Amino acid sequence: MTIASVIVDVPSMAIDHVFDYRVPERYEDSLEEGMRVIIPFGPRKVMGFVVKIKPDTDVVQLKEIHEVMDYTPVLTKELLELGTWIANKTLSFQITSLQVMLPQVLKAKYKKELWLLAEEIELTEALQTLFAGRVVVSFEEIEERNIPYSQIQKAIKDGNVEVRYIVKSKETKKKITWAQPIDVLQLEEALIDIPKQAKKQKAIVEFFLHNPEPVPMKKLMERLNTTRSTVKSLTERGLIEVFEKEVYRDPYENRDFERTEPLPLTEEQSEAITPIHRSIKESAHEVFLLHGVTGSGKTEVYLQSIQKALDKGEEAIVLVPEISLTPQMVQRFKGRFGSEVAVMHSGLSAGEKFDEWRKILRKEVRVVVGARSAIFAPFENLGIIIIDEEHENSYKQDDTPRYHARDIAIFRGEYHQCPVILGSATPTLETFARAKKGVYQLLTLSKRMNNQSMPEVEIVDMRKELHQGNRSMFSFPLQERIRDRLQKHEQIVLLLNRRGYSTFVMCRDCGTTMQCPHCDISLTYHRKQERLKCHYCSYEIPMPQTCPECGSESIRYFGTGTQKVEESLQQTFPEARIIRMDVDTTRRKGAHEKLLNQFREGKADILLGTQMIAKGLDFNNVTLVGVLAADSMLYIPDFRSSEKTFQLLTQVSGRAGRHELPGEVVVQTYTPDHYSIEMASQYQYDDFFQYEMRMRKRFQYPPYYFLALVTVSHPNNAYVVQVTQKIVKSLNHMSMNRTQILGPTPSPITRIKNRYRYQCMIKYKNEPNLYENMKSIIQQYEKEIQSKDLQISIDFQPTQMM
DNA sequence: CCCGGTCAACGG
DNA sequence: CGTTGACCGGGA
Repeated sequence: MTIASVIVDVPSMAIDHVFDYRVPERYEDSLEEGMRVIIPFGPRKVMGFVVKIKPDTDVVQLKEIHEVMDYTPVLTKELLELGTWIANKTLSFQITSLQVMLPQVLKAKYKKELWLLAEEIELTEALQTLFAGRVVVSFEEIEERNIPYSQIQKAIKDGNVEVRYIVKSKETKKKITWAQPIDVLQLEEALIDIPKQAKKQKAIVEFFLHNPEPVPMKKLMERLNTTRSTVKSLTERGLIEVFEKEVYRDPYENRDFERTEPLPLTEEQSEAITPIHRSIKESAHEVFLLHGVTGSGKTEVYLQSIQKALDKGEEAIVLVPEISLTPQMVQRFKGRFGSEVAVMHSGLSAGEKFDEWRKILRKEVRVVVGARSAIFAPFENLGIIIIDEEHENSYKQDDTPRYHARDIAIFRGEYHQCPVILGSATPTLETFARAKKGVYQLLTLSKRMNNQSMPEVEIVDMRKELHQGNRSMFSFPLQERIRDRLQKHEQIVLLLNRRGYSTFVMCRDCGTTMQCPHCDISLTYHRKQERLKCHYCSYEIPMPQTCPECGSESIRYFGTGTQKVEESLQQTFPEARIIRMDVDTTRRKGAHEKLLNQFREGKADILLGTQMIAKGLDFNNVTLVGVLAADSMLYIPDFRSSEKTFQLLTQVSGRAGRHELPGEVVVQTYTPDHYSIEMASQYQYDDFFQYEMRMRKRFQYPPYYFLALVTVSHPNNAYVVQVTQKIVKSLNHMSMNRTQILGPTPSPITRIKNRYRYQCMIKYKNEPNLYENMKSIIQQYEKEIQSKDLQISIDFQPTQMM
């Protein structure tokens, strides 16, 4: 007998283990581990992943697999193993960990249908009108019509109707229609048979006489200016046949990537690449930290390392923060490796993602460049994994499973015995500390290409500006430089750090601010639509004309959104052409790239934007970078705020003067003496590292301690407090050595979507039992989680304190 | 006695 | 998570 162990698509603690099923004979030869199956589960049918195939089982009451969904496994053995690992490390369900590795379209869809078995007359009146001559109706319709369930129950009992459960996968394949002649010899004869007036038909026949090869319908119709119906009449005559052929949805269709050749390496680059090449050659797993200042040529090191792996017949994964933001990156990889490259990022449609993923599965590509989830590319012969901009927040998934791509990379690197490269100009303290300890091997690129110096940074004290009577957002030194660049026709990048600075609406008479009724947060004013929106839930209302509290008309918006900055910038520099980049102007697909191209082509003088413009952009003509509010990030309640500030300032400074023209940076701040701002302006990464490490040590933060953040949420505040307190108590009872339990405290945002949030923080050094302990604590609340809408989330090594 | 609603148990 | 069946109280 063949038995399959299945992880079932039911996210619940009680179901979070394998269930054994008998494999029907018809599947015995074809079923493999890693395939999706449809299985009976209780009274219904659900999807599941086969994680093990074995000859026997202890389970007595076995059911049979209903259907196998795949012809080839969608998960490799390695990824199945990885799934268990993720589930354990992040305390999430196995099913969730497996799902996260696959493109969204492979997620199962469930449908319930009611089928008529007997004559309609046997049914109650309500059911008769429901079926109305049909044999099957969906339960959605039944619910809409509010038909009492008791009636259906009765009909089921009487054997008049039956419930059927449908499991479907959403994946679709794009197909295009082709046409081809059935027999070329026939065509000659047909030319005579076809009536004279059917000119178009004749044209098609003649076309195929000259080109007997299959041709896409669309092309044929365009070329001969005919329609589908003309072709149809020819197929009816038996002269031509049409057929469907699958094509990949290619997001980079119609785009040429200029082929590039390996560039000669600088001395530093060769030094850095040698140990990487050795690691590839010897198939030895090792983690490298490539610490290279902005513009030092990290990408070329990646490219040539990948080439090495490809030469060995192996594959490569490259993670970039959010690739749609850096078309230049795609360009470089496609340029070097051409059609060997698959690209995966959030800008793609679900179908496009699925197609790129299938190229990997079918081994049609050997390099994948993508955002976080590309780390799960189903390669089986990995030769190198690269994580560019290692310090980026987006590598940590912020809902379950809360994994960090870096950890996954290292797991896979060990599995495949291949190197993992972490690249950054501003590595996280965690990573740099490991490199210093020798856990990772440190490779340094300290010089920019062609030996250019880093741009000069001037710090402007905005308090002084205020004293001098400058109440605008632009300091005098910045204004002066902007004017200078405008005159010289050089370009300017202005960064507005919107975090904590978004526009909120307040009544000037009574001081009321407009808050979201469901979340503990101010509503943000959106100019274009004249509406107020909540950034955490979808709540939105039109901008009120009068204060809802006191009725006053002096209700205004405050704060500094990009829109407002743009206006005042335009006022100050009426002649400047400005491109604004923020969530509003880049929402549309491809809008991001379009705006950047416009800027590159010199169609604007100033690029104004949020964080999204800080990364990886490289413009020849930019000689001035302005940071409008460098310290806005310093005040968010997060122990990493200094590190974040340092990283952002360093990254954005690197945008100026990357080519022949020297660059300059102006940083506006109210806290010019803050070490992260001072040190970033001097490019003193090492000093910053030392200083910040001392702070972390003193306050017992990472990398000296590990963190785990437990967040409890529920609509009832008192209940949340009570549960969090109890959790803290149980944690304390576990008497873990050198471990501190902090809290309960309200979360930084105390309410989201009508749920109150409390948290507690665990700081620990060495706590092998922590995962087990946490699991048993959650288990105690399982009932409440299921029936009372309680949520408990645990984030190990959180990157944000929310 | 029937109906509708709530709730805990269960899933191979 | 979705389903079921047991249990309960209200109304005829």
